[in-house]
Amino acid sequence: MGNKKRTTIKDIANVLNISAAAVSKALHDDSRISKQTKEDVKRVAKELNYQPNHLASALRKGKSNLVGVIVPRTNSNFFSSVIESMEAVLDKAGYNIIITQSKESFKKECKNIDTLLYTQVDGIIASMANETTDLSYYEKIKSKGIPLILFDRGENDLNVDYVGINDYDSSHMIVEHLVEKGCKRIAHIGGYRRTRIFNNRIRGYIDALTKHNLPLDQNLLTESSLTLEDGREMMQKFLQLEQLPDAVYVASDYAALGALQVLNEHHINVPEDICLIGFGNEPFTSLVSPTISTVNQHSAEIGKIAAETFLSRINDENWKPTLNKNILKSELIVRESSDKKN
Amino acid sequence: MGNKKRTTIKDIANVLNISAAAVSKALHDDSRISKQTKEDVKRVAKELNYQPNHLASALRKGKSNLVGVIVPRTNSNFFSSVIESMEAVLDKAGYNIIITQSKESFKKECKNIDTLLYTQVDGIIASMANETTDLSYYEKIKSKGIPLILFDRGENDLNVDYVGINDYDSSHMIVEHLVEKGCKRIAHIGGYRRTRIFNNRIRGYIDALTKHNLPLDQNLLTESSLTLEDGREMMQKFLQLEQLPDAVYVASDYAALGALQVLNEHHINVPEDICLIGFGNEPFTSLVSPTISTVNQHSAEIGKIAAETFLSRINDENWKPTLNKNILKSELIVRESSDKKN
DNA sequence: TAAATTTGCTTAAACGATTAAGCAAATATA
DNA sequence: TATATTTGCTTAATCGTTTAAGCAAATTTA
Repeated sequence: MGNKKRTTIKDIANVLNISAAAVSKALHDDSRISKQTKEDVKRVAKELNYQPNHLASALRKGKSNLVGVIVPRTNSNFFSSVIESMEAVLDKAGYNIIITQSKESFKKECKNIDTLLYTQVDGIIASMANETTDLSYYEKIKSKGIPLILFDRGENDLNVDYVGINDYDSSHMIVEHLVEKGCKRIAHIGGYRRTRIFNNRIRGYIDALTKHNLPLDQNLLTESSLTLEDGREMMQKFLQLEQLPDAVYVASDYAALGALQVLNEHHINVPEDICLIGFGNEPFTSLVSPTISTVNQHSAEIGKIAAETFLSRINDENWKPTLNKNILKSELIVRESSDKKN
Repeated sequence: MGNKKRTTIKDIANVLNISAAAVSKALHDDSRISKQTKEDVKRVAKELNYQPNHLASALRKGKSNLVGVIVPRTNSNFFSSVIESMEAVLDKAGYNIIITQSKESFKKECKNIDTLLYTQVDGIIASMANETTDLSYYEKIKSKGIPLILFDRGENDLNVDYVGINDYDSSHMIVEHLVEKGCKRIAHIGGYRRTRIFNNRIRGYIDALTKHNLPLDQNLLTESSLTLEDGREMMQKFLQLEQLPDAVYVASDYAALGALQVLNEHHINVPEDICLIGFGNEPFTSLVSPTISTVNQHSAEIGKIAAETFLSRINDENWKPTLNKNILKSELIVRESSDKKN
């Protein structure tokens, strides 16, 4: 009991008096191995509790069948749901995934990339940290020649596959909805413009205002990391303005929740006095009071497409990295926080 | 550009006209290599952008410097926080971690174990799925001779290291608090008894009732998977009883949230009519209205100790698996949902 | 019946790093 | 000055698997 040594193909070969090569081929159902030998090998393998050594085969084949995943954090429903659907697709294709989180830190993201490359993953699927502006580590992935797929938080300059939603259109959809509800002073708590998706949301917000003949008030447009705390802070700023906004569109549900807390604390009626809309459809948006209107991103679909893109790249002999965007439609979910009766 | 072939120690050796062995030793600062050679090797390594091949060294050394982690899910604050602090400890010791999630499914958990063993991890730190009763896959880890550390959801029968909180005492603490608030009919929405922590919470609940001379009403004690939906269902059951409870202690924050939704929908005042207490200190407990009282588990501490236990096991030459419990104190966090003024 | 093909294996060389063993030159010790 | 030790490398084996090349026996084809 507790056999210190692992069983190898050599052990199986010795039992059956054949070569290790024959065992390897038998286990892979090579056509040049007899039915009898295959049966024998598989039986003995089971008897000896043989487990293939992944390191050895990966080294020899130059392929680890591992896919690295980098997300800002896993304790967000969006990311964990994306990962779950990626896993389902990749599992069927014989790939296993390694999850790492950057915690929105550039330094940690770099470390994660190093770890994944060091582990010899066959490809990386990533969503960039808020902090990241220096793309050299991502270039490092590209230069290794393995597929890199970005989702949600991507970057045009990298010229790789990207899966996400149309953030510009989503902002239009939101502003349109608020205008319909009779809002005229719509504020936006946005992310940093250096991150593409947040820049697009801001552009969409501004263009939609113009389209509806609403003036752009710079006091009503802020940039931050969009944490819950940021949401609180920005909302407090708005409440100190002479002219209050009648709607606040927040580019993240977390920050929207912070904003809602502040509104509740000031006994400002939502949506009657101020309408509120978040982004991301995190579960808590339907749990708080009032429930928060938000934008659903079809996370499962994003994960599925990202994984499928990886598979098509890895299976394409003469694939070269190139900018290829896969933009999905988002969906406005109207809940109490913006469902004002006019 | 896009050098297809990776740089190996052989390439470095060729440039400097020395042997590959010398390069390997130089990179590891072997004392038998001259200062000059070490400098040359490191310079050329940098010039050629050399990245060590982990598969090769892991194969040769029989050590991958990878630790596998299995959690029921990552999108829970408890688990993601445990993982974060484990990562910090292991990183310092030169280990990288591979995160996998079982999604509470026994089948997925088994697959995860296989994946991790196949990847040749040096050890596994795990929290068991709700469904798991068959321990054969965990025995498989043990039989490989690599350290297995369980946390939160563990199992006595496995005879391995375990890190968690004192669930029995936590239940006592909760019941005591509710009794102080004047509650006399305390219900418990519990997990399945087959899972040790939930069994302990139930035992603690029952014993605490006895201690305070309160009768045990079987109608007020339920077992489930403790999802949000389960919480709703169990609460609805309680509301159909002739005699309503005046307090509900839920063994998970998620189920507590479900219970709270039902109470809110029925316009039952919390805490005035019914007090509510959850378990786990998930962030949303402080975000909903009313805020939910709960038990904090010191997740960072649990992760730290689990990681340190792994390190001490891996560094102990003649270590043998043995039952070794590390039980931390939990902390009651009183919020609005149980803060009744009597 | 002879030549060509197929079947079922074996041999040996990889994959890239590590490491035990060994050897000559340089240095230290007696 | 002769011997012992240290320094700085090299050689070659190894980790476990895969795979190109090859070879004899069995089978098919002409």
